[in-house]
Amino acid sequence: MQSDIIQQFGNFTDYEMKLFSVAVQERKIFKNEFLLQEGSICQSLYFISSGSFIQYKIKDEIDQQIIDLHLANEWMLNPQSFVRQQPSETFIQAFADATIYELTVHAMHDLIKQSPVFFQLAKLLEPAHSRIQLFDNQLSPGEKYRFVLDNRPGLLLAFPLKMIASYLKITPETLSRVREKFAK
Amino acid sequence: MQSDIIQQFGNFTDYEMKLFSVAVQERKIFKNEFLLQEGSICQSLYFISSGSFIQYKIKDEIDQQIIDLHLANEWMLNPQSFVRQQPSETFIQAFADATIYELTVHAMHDLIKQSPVFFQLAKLLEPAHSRIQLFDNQLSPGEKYRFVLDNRPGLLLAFPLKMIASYLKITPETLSRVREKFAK
DNA sequence: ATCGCTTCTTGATTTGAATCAAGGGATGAT
DNA sequence: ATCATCCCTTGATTCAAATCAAGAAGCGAT
Repeated sequence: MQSDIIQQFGNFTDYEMKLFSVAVQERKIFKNEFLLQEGSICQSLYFISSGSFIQYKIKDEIDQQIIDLHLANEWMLNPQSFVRQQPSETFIQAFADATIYELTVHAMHDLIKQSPVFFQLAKLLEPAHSRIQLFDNQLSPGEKYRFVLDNRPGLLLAFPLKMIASYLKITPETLSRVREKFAK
Repeated sequence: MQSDIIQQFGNFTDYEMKLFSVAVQERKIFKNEFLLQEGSICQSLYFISSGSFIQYKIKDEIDQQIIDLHLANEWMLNPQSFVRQQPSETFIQAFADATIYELTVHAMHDLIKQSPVFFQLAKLLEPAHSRIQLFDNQLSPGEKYRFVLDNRPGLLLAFPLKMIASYLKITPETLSRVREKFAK
């Protein structure tokens, strides 16, 4: 249920969970539909109940750079755009039909006003959140793949390898070779 | 004055600036003194009035990996540790004698309770803040140096090149050669 | 003044991933 | 059924930065 979504952030009273349930809104999203377009402002936090999403930038006319891959039971947003309320550099697009819960920035502020415990939601504002290691360390291709295996194995089932390669900022060829080594 | 420190975050009334002035605390810090140690929790936001700081991880017994370099008139914290209130992986250490203003997490929450405008301080919680491009793009050594020249030229005066190289995640030799090219 | 240490530069070599190239297998459209 | 396209793999080559190595210049401590 909706109230379970925030248990990860701390201990909430029944009343606080009720507040939360009222604040979020359920939405159905179809494959390829956009939740965020380059140039518009990320106004909401999204919890993915089912389905999957890709977040990417346009690199050149041909290629997209995958910034993040989003699976069911994860929160999703563009943290930079959301926090600064400034135009997004990324697109967020459904990669499969999805059901989401939306919490707008206004609803979030209201929650915080009603109970400071909701300040815990700020954890979501850290870009990439649990994926932070992928960025600040500079890992070898093998270490990047290890990271996915250990931390986000679901990606391998949900997305084509070339998207995962882009997400890891390596070429598909390199990912293929890394996987060959790991298979042994 | 202290009240100027937050003007960058939005428009504050005289009363709100007064609240802020009372919430922060001035401290003098000596060279090499630590404001944050690995394993302890980042409890405060720091505004550097004068002086400079390095933030780094221990890579191996010998070397440190510079995570961020902090100059006067900048805010400083370990965003991950601060937001999650979990043990830091980094040290923050004065590289020169410094004067800082400290805003504890508790004082910050109190401010937000008193006026939601202080929610703007959340901008500080984005790791690396304005430096974000250094991380999510993968830039060439030349582009990284260009970034420093354009965005943080003060670093070149305040820190030895080997620290800047570490910050940029390139070797000192590569930085030296890049600089040679730029000099022409 | 000397020694030791750090900083920075410059050159030679190595190395790991990108690029270039090709092909096989699966999938979808007509 | 055929063709086109996409996905993934595999091999050969290239290239940029790391590594290895050496030395000059500056600085602090004694």
